[in-house]
Amino acid sequence: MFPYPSGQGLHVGHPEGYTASDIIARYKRMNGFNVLHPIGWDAFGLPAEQYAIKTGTHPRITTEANIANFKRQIKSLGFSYDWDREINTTDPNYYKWTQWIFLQLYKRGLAYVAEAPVNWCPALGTVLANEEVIDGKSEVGGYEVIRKPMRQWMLKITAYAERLLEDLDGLDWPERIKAMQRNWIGRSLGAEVDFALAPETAVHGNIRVFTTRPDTLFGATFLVLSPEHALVKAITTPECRKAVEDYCEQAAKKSDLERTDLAKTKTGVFTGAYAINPVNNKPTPIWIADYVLSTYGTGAIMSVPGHDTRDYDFAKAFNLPIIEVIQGGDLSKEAYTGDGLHVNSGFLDGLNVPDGKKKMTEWLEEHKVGKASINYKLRDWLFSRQRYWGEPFPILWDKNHQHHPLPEEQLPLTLPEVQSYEPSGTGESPLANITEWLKVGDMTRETNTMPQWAGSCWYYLRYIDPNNSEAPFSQANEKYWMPVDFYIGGAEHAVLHLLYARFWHKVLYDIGLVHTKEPFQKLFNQGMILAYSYKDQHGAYVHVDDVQKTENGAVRKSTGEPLTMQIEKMSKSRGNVVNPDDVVRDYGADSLRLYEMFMGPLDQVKPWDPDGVSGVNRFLARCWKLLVAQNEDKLHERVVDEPCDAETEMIRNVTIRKVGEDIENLRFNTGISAMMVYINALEKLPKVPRIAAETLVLVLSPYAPHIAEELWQMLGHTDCVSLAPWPKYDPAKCERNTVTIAVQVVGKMRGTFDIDRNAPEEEMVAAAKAIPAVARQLEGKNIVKTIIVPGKIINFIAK
RNA sequence: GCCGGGGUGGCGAAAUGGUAGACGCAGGAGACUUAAAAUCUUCUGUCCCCUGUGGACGUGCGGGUUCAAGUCCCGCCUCCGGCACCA
Repeated sequence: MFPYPSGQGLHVGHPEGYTASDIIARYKRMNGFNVLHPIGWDAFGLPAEQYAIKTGTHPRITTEANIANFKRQIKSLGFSYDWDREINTTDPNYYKWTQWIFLQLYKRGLAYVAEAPVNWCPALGTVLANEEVIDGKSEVGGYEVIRKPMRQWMLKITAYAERLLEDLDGLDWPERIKAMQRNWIGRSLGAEVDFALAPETAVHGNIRVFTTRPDTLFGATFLVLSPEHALVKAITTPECRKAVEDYCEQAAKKSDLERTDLAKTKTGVFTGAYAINPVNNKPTPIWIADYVLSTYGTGAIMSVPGHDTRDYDFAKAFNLPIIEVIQGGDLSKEAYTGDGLHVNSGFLDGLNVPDGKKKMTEWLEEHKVGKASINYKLRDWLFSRQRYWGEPFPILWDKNHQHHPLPEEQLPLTLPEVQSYEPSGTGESPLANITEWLKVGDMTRETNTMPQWAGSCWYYLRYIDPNNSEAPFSQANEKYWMPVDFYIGGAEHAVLHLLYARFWHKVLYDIGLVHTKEPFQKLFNQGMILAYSYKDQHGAYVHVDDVQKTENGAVRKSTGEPLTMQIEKMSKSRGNVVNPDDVVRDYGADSLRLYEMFMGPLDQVKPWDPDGVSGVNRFLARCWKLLVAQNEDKLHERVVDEPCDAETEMIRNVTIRKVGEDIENLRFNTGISAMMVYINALEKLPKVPRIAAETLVLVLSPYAPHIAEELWQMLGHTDCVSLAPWPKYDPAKCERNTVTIAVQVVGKMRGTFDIDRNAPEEEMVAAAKAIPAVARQLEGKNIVKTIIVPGKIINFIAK
């Protein structure tokens, strides 16, 4: 576990994953495993910094207070964390190694400086992180955000694109997370094609395009360059210069949002220049349009309006020719992107799309005008932030603007104290104003800091050796503990954190510091917990504390006004936040834990039901009342040292098996219901055999450790139930001697009967026919066939 | 549009192709109580009748496979999440 310690404290969504992992940890310990179940703090980040800007409080102070509050809450829930391994990304002893890992990337050429467009907010005078930009506006204040190129540190994650994609296959992760990562990496197989500039062009050379449809080359009726393409200026003819310059200027001003999400109508201008289609030597006009992205492929495309919807829209808008090269569609209406036979395509005519792609790629390579090529949507990782509350880069700049790594023995490079947390105003971080920190001889320190993802990229490795001052972690510990066997977290980290961490892990693998290609073998996402919210007639939210449920639905407590109810995300503004502190106060930590698990399947989104907590609380109370004498602090006299009767022994064995299997398979909700079934049976007994009682306490203990420890002591034990071994079951005892057989006539249920599980078939058939309802259905009919499934069902096929 | 995951009582849900609705919530009836809360017992998918050891229907919709389908196959509808001018 590695939460961000926010000022809001825990909400009931946090303990869902925490409880699940704690149950597994406790269960595995009881089964003799050495379990590493750690917790630490991902404590750099924006909220503390924003608070610092507003109030002048050092982010360290805020962070420490928030961590203290989180710890208090987490400890109140009884999670069996190894607190000796607690780590904190803002601790110099930790970020020393974050900086050290950065230097390893730097040394391998995986960190570089580039002029990259960033989110510049003129109103705030600062650069914003992507997550601070909502729908093209700053999260704070709602000011306009534009794209502005600035000097940035980049990490070359694209060098690992193929491996990041390939190695997903071997992971036990939810399919949707793998799908999201595959989608994000976005591998496309296609070809690069060179179009030579026409002889009359001002410059000579090629325009290289990337296409996934080389087979449609005969249908390419124009080329489109992105406004940022390097050749735009050089090839534009004098007549077109003004229009092109205007267009490029406009495009530069637009935010990404305006260029993509909002602008579905195509815009563009003609450059006046032509290129030669290598396959048929036809002069092809070159256009500029901002629907072509400079950051993907070669920043230039061949446009095949007949068989690409975007090109079709563009051709229609500017009245450019559309040629059919694949049969099957109606080009007067729309582009045809499906499969079909090639036409108007010379040597490809008659081939289908896959064969056409192959043949054209071969032709391009043979004639040296193109080659097969793979492209990825994945971009390099913009790794710097112009902020205070992050890891400083261990980098020095010399007078010639060359960067140099800080020697490793000088790590950690700690954050200096600053007077103000405000951005410097130039787009640089507040560190730029701390002259005594900034100047090192005639060198200058890098003033950017690392993004929050940096510290969380490798925390799981620090857990295995949290106090090591010689290395990020020891090799022996890495061999012993890695990889992470089970990682539970929210789906919001599906791509960013989980992709970045996989990237760093692979770099560490290449360096030889870790022995597995992947950090997290098994991943599971808990579903979000939602809650009922209430609105009045005007649509205004009414806080749940002011809501009363009546026969006619929810009403406002104070006025009786009827309210509408809906299930939504918990938030302060909706007045539907459930605070775990309140649940612990009213019902205790065990009830909270149990209810979190009982609500439904762990991976499902589900609403919090306040009445549901009282349900599991009742269950725990019944466990207590079964074993403990009323108003006395001792074992109830109905608990006796006697063996179980056959029925009790059967259900006891079934319960051990079911609860254990359900923990292994993360089906905590059905495991709890198995315990409920078990106690329902025990409550009916006049005497409770001690072994039956102990079994109950043992299987309950991973879920509800507090009450289980108390009951364990009542049962006379002096050691902890948490240290007791998980009970064993006998598969032979999990079956009854008599079984209930269902009887169907022509597939319809007509009754049941009980019989010895080993009874001969004739006896079963006779018993089945003896059921009055069955006999009635069979009356006057011939039994054509009798299907007997031993121990389960008999089906008479009668006419 | 593309990708991924769902749709079962009033609600949360359960069901290796073999008794649909376990377990819990809410609700009804009863016990205890001066009373209420708490607790305990019991009923509770819908509909029909001759009130039973009864019948019909029922897992988003329409087909199919099978002795038997919530579960498998084909075609739809719909909701949620992600991505989205990536050529």
